[in-house]
Amino acid sequence: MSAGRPRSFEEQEVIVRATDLFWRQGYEATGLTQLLQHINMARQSLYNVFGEKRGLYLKCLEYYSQMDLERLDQRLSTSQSAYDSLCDCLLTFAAGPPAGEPAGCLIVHAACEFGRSDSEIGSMVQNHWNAMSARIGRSLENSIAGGDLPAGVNVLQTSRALTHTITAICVMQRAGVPADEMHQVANAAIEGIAVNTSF
Amino acid sequence: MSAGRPRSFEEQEVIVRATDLFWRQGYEATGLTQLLQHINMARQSLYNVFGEKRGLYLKCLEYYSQMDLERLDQRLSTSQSAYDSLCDCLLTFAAGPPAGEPAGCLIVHAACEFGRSDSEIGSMVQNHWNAMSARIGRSLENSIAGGDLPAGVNVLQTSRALTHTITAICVMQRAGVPADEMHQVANAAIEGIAVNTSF
DNA sequence: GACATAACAGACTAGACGATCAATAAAACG
DNA sequence: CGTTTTATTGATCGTCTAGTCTGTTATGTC
Repeated sequence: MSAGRPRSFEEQEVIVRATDLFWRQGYEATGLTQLLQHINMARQSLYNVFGEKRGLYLKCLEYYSQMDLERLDQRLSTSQSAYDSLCDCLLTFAAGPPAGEPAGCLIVHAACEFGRSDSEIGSMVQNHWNAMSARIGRSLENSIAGGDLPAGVNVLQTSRALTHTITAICVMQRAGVPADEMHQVANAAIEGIAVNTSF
Repeated sequence: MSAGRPRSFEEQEVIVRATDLFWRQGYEATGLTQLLQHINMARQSLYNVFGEKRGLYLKCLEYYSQMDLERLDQRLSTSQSAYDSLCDCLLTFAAGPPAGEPAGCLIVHAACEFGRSDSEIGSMVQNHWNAMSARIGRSLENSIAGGDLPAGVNVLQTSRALTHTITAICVMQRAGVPADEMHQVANAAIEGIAVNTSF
């Protein structure tokens, strides 16, 4: 059925590499020329596949969100105890990104760059945060079930608060705030979890 | 001693107006042409006074930081009780920016855009956050002195955590997250304050 | 081998970018 | 008035931008 010259790239690979660059520099600061040589792709091919620069960016946001949530899931299940995993997860965020990975968060950067002006990106950003909160909320519920947290914990409120904490940690890491300060914040968050009880 | 044609603008006024634009759009996304007509200034005049685009931006960061800290001071002294003021302050942040003011925070946006790549901006950003934490820490100490918080509260840790909370609120507001979610987070932060006690 | 299909490669467009230059205008001072 | 000093104006610089167009290359199918 199909024919034609075969592609010299793999779409997923391109998205991964482009994500890395957008992650480091943001959308506006990333020029097309630099982007093309970083993903090792011909100019026209990009337009064939993604339509425009923004099209690729949207794919990157999607990929990043998925990857970030997967990693959150991993970090929330490092220990047998849901509560221990949650605490470890916060401390791991505070410790900073793994070697070779950019500081900061692509989603946060997108939120700042586009704000309310791009509703599509805006809803992707909010969906990501909601998904984070949902996962953390599930972890809180498991912690209650495991007996590590009191049953009265306001799961919704606390999960949102922890999502905020993680978000802020990403912002501050981006600017180079030292890890020990992040560590303090993570500790404060952990100590604050049990108090948010609803009556 | 001096002579020459008088300026047709006031430097402070220019900084205020430029800050507004950088606040809304960020540094990269703000073109020189748009900037000039927004601050109603001749191209060459900008270069005479500020040297380059970045020079004006630095002045704007400085101005914004000062203005933002002044407002924080105000919000931390709305009530006779330091503790009540602090709680009100958090809830006010959660309620969103006053009408006509951009959502989000110029400092946060700068942190995302420049990250660790511009050390001058990086230290301005960190100085701002440190100043915020210091003010909140003072408020916590006053709350302890006023008997609204137990003496064991870890002031340093908690003040940093609250600075993070405010920062995250700014980020999420920028993307249009509804105010009631922010309200939840502010409540979680308030309820979490008293627990962060050091022994 | 001829044809259809799809992708690559590179030249190219029009416009925007930050920044500069030379000329003009408006004030103070002698 | 003439000189000095500073500010404004508008043209212009070279470069970069996102995006397009054209011609070539590489495949599968007939």
